[in-house]
Amino acid sequence: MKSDSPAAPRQPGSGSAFPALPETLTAAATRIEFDAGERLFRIGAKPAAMFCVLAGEVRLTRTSSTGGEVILQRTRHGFLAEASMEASRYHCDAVAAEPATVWRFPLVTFRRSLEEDATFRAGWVAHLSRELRRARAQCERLTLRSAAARVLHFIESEGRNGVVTLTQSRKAWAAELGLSHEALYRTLAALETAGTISVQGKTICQSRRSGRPP
Amino acid sequence: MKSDSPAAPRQPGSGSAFPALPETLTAAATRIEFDAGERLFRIGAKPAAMFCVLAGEVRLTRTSSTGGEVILQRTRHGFLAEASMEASRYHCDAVAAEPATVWRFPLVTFRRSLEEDATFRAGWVAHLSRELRRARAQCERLTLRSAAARVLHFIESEGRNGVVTLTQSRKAWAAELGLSHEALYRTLAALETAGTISVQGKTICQSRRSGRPP
DNA sequence: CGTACTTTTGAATCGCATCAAATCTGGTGG
DNA sequence: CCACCAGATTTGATGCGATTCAAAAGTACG
Repeated sequence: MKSDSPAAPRQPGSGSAFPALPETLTAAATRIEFDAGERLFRIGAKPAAMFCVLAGEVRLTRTSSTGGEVILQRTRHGFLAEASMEASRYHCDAVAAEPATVWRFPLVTFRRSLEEDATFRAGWVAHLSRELRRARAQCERLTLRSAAARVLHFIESEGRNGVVTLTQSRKAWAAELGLSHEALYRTLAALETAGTISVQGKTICQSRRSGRPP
Repeated sequence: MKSDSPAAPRQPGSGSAFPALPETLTAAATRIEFDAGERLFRIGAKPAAMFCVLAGEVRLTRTSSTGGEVILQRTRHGFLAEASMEASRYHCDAVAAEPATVWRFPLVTFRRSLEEDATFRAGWVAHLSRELRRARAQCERLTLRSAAARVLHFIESEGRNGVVTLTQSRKAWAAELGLSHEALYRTLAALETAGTISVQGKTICQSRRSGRPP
């Protein structure tokens, strides 16, 4: 673990998935590099900071008494364990699944910013609402049986007007859709052949014809 | 649609999945009964209220230009479209999938309560955080391939110390796990035979032996 | 120019969905 | 209290679609 002190804390991708952060908060933030396997926090510990992943992957896990390990959240970009702000103890472990770059915000400062800065507060509520909307849509998508249905659901719920531009590799997209990457490639090929969608690089849009997949 | 005016607005299941609501808000609330198929709001309309489902099922859907309909959220108990508070227009339709009882809170009052009542504000943030945590755990669960793995994940993430008490029928639970009810029944039976879990009515707990399912 | 990763296609297998049907359950009304 | 009904629970048989294992071709990057 290697941490750079405050220095030049540019806002992490403003305008995108992150709420705008007030000066007070960014000034108190620390950028930390975690090696794969390193722990951000441990279950039972008292939350002292809020974390935001910039690169790599951090996982929240819980290990049962019988030894089974369960993944509660995988984060590659954005805040994690937002609920820890309300909790007196962590209810899970956080581990870097691969080398990760993370913003660390002292929880005291974070809480004070929320109380004192109405704009930030609104931004945080908006952030939570947006993430919740996305997660719920994702859940609905994952309950769809067929690969084709999931792809179309993704396009219609995450895209604009039937057009999506992927921000990730297809392999990663397959994982997000809960499919093997082979299944996704085959499904995309089949949908294109059927004329349901058209694929151009990372841009995918659904065509005029064809109502819904069986 | 049949709406009772303010009258005796008990708090919807306080202590459970709902945040505590201030007097000002409950006083302005309306209880509404929707028939199956009735619409709570329409895409493009300006949000004027926040809704909370008490009974029945309300769905948020979006219909694409090519006619495909996509479910973004199904709600049987709790708030829906929390992000509509931030939006100037609805981005989806809300329809009662079956006869539903709903609380309606004027958005103006809701916003003012959030601004003026610090306790309610904290409660709302906590509510959003909790729901987000649950939704994300649900997503992770649904990406698990095998039925057994999903059941165990549910027990370990939603249960207390390896024990869960279901609040719904198994058929409904199966739907939540993204399984057919037959698959769930068979999986439960298999897990019990294997000695991995023990089932007693609506209470399920995992036993000592057996590490993880293959 | 080599290495690591993604993309793509093939073939075999298996788990879950699906269709069917019987039993059990709680709740209703006579 | 019992007959009765709607829904949940359970078990069986079958087929499909996605996973899995394999391997080749394409691509990015140092």
